[in-house]
Amino acid sequence: MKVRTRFAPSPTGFMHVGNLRTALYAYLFARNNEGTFILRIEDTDQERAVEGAIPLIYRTLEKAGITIDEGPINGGPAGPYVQSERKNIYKEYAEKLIELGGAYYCFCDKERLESLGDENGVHRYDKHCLTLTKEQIEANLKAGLPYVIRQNMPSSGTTEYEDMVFGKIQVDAADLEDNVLLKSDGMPTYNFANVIDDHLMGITHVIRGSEYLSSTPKYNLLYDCFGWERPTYMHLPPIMKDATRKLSKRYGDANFEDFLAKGYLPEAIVNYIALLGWGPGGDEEKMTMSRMIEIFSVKNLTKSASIFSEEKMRWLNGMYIRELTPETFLTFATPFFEKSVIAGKYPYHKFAKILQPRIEILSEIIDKVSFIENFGPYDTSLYTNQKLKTDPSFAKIALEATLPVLVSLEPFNHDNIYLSLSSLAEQKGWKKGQLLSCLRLALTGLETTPGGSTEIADILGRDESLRRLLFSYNLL
RNA sequence: GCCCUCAUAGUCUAAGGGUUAGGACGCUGGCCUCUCACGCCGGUAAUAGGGGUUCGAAUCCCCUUGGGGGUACCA
Repeated sequence: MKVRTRFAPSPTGFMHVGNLRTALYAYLFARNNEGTFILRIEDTDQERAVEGAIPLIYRTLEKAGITIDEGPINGGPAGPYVQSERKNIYKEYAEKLIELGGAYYCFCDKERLESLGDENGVHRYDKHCLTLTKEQIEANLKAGLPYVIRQNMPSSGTTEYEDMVFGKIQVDAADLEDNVLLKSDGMPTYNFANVIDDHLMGITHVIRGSEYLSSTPKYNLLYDCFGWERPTYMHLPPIMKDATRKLSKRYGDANFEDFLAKGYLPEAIVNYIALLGWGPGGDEEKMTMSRMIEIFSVKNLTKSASIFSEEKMRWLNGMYIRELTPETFLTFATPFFEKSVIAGKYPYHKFAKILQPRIEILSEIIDKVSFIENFGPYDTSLYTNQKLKTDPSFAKIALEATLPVLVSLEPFNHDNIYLSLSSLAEQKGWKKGQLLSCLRLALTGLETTPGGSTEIADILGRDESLRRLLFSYNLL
């Protein structure tokens, strides 16, 4: 049978990386098995639905490199793919389930339900309306009383299933409650809609968060009652913010779009989250999407929760940045140059060259570049360096020798600057580092800078370099 | 409370009863080097605790502890 998996988010707010990972694994599993990946929107709770969420989900998955075979925007044979548009389907199946004895009408009001709470504040429905006669039900319906449809759980016995990651899950039927399947507004609950839709959409493998692990037996009872084949389940452990807190929408930083804005590359984010809960076996860590599809395997899924570490994702992102071609890096970096002090002032490609090996996320560019404009009076004792054996008086001599070289250098470009100053140092019997570190200080007032001092001279250009050199010379 | 479930370094993970418990991030020492990075080479650090089973346990069983989830007309 052809594999069909689905990602079924509710359209509330943003996609955090936990949701994305669920989607990713469902996608990888489908592709690994040459199957179909479906997007279904679970918007049965109208109060939580957020405008514009569906396009956002599409956009996010597209950027993540996950392609949707069937879904609300691109359609497909099992549509509609938005649950609110399937309302009549659920009602039809709910009524059918009543005929089959798997569900019943319930007319209990809020007060009665609340009176059912026990000493722990735990409510448990007492099957009160199960005893209603056909006539009473007819009369209530005719009178227009609000009602829900509840699942009729067996009162004894056990039910079990085999989860692909957690193994055998067994629960006593007595622990199962008669959950609401169809709400009084006519919308189904998740408990019902997911079963109906997964069956109708031909989902073979249900891949979702482990919060459903213990309620899955209820869903299986529904499949059984309808006489449908149960799907295979793959429950995923949660991604945590720390040891005790799950990643939540409130943790805004774990939001995919926010990471993109901070200068993470989508490939790196996806690569990193794939690694949370899945160890590909060997030492492989940096993987393309097609590589992940190739080697994805359920047996390598982890059962324990994992803590999201931006630190490691940052490192991975740095790896991706360093592997970019200089042209691509420049393209990605330009929006950040535009927002920095160098906007429109210095050649971006020269900064790109020195920054590519020095940043892990693109947004670092803004700070990393600011030194170039912060030149001003500084403490000349910085010229004293024991290791290099330099001091202010050496610096004065070095700058004096450097000035005429730069004045007459033609053309004024990096390689020329480097070569001429290297040979100047050699002539004078200085170490290259002695001269060039004095140059760094003279040009920037800083002991450390991204890039070499000759690269900085090149970026500043002849006029500005000479101006700063003279300024520094006069300080000495 | 009851039910389900998880447990290897600070973090992500590997080890289908027998390894000096492996790799990665982080931290750290060194090399390279005009600084800072990159890169390369090294170091640090773990089987939650207690009982079993076994010649032998991170691995199998039980208990304890700790964490997560469920117990909604949320998903």
